[in-house]
Amino acid sequence: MRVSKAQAQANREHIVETASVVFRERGFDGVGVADLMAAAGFTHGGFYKHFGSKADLMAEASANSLAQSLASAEALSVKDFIDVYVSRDHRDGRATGCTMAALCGDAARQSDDLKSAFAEGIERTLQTLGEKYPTGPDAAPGEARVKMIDLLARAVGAIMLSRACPDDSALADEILAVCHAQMTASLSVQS
Amino acid sequence: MRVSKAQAQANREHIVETASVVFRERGFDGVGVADLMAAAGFTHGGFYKHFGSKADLMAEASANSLAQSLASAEALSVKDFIDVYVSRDHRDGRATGCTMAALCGDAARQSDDLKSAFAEGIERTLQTLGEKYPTGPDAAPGEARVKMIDLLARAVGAIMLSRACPDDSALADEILAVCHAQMTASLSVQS
DNA sequence: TGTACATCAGTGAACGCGCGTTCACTGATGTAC
DNA sequence: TGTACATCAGTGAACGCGCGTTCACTGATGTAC
Repeated sequence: MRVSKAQAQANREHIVETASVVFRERGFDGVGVADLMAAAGFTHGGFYKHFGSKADLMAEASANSLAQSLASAEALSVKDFIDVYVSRDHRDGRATGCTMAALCGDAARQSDDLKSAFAEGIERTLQTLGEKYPTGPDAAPGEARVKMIDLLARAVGAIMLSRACPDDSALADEILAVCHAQMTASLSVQS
Repeated sequence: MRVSKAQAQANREHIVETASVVFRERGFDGVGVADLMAAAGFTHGGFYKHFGSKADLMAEASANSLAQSLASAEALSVKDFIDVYVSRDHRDGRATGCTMAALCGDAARQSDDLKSAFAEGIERTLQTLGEKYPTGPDAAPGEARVKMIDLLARAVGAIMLSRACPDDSALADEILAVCHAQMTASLSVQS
């Protein structure tokens, strides 16, 4: 049952897309190659026609979803980014949310290949949002980047701590509400 | 080869202790029951004389290491906490570092039992360090807690993002340095 | 205090199962003439 | 354009392996008399 080159390429992209969602939902170790292929609508045997190993797909799926999140962040102001990111919807929507928040704990234990994908995702996020960071007129050069690094760490930390609490826990919501307020407030304080 | 009650209890504690280190190093899914028991100096068969399941040990080991980190934080000022926490030593010493930073990504996908251990660890950390947070003389009640929640999210986020970057990456060090400076600076700004 | 027996922490073989990966096979697609 | 053949994406059985868990067994500890 050979398939056209265009179809094969589309299928490959569909597998990467599916993997980027399922990995975020269940973690790299929480999904098998067979699960992944079934979720994409295929049988597991064809996997190695597209990828050298599961680890290769992990890196590619991460790069894919990091790039995707970045694309959606491009349309946002820093304030809007905070609203979207530090929210209950984002916390509860791991599968379609930020890859950093969903997988950076796992990434820390993976190959440098995978970590490079994360570093690039982080760097691009810093650049994209850093350009829009509202610094004062007499801000030092690099001020926006510094503020943006701090902001990203706060955002990722807030989501991850909130997700580590039991569902419907008051603490989980408190963390989000407090961090959202503090981050928003820090935006209007120019240094 | 029965062993005295006191010895059995000591052995159990040793297994929990070992597990809390190895889980932080390799993640919950990265270590098997047999590995764990071998690391503690036993064979795997005896595991179920002490624990109902691997998941039970995961929760107990997490609670144990969270309590331990808390104990060492009790001696620190908030400024010292930032120095110790947001550091390269901490980033590179996952096995003996903060359990939140090492495992909160994994915890998000586990049972509410495990998450409860994390929520309690977070709550106690907030209380212990919150009491020492240097707010101004006319600070609103609850101000210290709010600041401490934000500070903890920043600290955890900074370590986790830094760990997700390749070893010896400039970005990994930049994230730590920037967040350390920003957090320290925010300590001296009273609201 | 000494003896006889029950308990149970720890051992190591074994269990079924799911994992990542390989492979012979199929048949539509792509290519050479 | 039509025919013959090579290619290769996708299938599904099979591989060895390590996982969490169970179990019969051992022998020192704990207990009853």
